[in-house]
Amino acid sequence: MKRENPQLACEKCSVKDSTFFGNMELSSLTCMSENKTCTVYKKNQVVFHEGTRPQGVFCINRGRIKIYKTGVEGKDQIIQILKSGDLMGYRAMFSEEQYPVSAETLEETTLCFIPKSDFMEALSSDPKLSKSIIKSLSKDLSTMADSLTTLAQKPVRERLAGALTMLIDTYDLDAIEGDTEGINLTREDLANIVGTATETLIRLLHDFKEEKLIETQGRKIMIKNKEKLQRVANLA
Amino acid sequence: MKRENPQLACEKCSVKDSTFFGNMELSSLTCMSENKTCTVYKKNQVVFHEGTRPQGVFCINRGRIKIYKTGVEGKDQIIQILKSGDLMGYRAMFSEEQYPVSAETLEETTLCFIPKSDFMEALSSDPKLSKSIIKSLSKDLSTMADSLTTLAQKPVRERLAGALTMLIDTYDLDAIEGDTEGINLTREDLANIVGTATETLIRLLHDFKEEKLIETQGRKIMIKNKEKLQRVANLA
DNA sequence: GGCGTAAACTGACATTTGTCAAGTTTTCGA
DNA sequence: TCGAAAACTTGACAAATGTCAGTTTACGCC
Repeated sequence: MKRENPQLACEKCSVKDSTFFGNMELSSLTCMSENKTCTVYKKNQVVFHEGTRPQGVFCINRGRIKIYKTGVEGKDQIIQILKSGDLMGYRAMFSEEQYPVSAETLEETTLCFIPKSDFMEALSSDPKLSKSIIKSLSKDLSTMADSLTTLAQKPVRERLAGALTMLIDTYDLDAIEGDTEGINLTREDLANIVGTATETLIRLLHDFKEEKLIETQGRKIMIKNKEKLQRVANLA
Repeated sequence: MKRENPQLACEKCSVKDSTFFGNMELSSLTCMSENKTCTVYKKNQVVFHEGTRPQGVFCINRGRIKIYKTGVEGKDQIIQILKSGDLMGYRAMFSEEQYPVSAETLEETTLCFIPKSDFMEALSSDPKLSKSIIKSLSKDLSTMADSLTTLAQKPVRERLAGALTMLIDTYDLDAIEGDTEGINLTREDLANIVGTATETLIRLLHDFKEEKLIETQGRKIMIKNKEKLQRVANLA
């Protein structure tokens, strides 16, 4: 039974406060809501491909998405994992170029697609939205400078520890003892976040298990000692 | 004899067309020009330190600047090299956080400092400026996704070849036979761009010399075969 | 619940890159 | 122009990580 696409109103969105639109004027918000399209994507479905032209932006209502770039040998480098409340695809729209990355669902995901013209209209009518977006883009650049430095200078072990601590937030984990929720990512995806070979990644996960930093159930990774992970990661 | 700081008017700036301000209304431009400060920095002078608070933005009138982040072991990762016409420091200002990076002159450099309030005023009075900045930030994020993927996936040799082709533009080189202008960077800086050890970098430069891709005179690197360098770099 | 395929895992070995130490050359400031 | 310091260079060896091949486990579908 294929899941029906929902009709979600922005004003009533349960994750609205996590989005750029949280402080938007109600009239602008309902206006933008009227022309959007809500779609349920299955797990491992590509939302957009690197090299295609953006026609609008996507707001994530539910689920998680990997943003990745495919290198010359066909291997993927995961740049970011987005979750509910995040806006996706707006950068390529602003730079008036093709998507420099691809986007693929990591689990079943509901996306609201806002056509370019409606989004630009909202941007013009609400100067606070512009400001939020500039601020967010600037923070993203700061984060990426961090990522670049980490990749250039830290060994794989430290990078994996750092990635796991980051994923605590992405998966909304409490990291409290007994918490059975976990990070559900293939080892290949995790290796593509860290920037290493899958086998190397697996070996280090084994080490972390031996050291009681994590536990696994099937593919799921449970964080057992967040503080120590952060120390291993050499986070300031 | 210490060099005097010049008084440069934005309306008459020789690199104005390379800046964000090239299409700005003359009245806004002169207004902004009135409250700025022009300063000559010597080679190897730090303009701002990572962790400090921005009070405005810098526009590069002349010279080159390395933007770098210092890792946990004290080694620098050069994120970007900026040249005349580039604007510097605006991202931290927008994100309302401390500079996530440091900036240091690579040669004698003239900078125009525009106080935050004047810059924000200009931004408010010229919506095209906002748009240019959003566009530029978005392109920068695309470039950084590239850099991240390159660092994760390409071997050092390819990365060096890519860095050298990028520096052709930064140093305004023609790459025409007989051109005696060159890239004047320490081997340590070049290694910090590529993300490798200085010795590894030097060995590869030696290889490139043997292969007639480059020539050196003292520290200066002359590009001899740009097309082949691009092929070595596996650039699309 | 069973099956098949993909993903996860492991061991052995190869390759790439880094570290260390010492010597040579270039740069820069007085 | 000179001298000292910084930068460049080279060789030897170590460490980190990747590749390859085979085995085991997990997941998704019927």
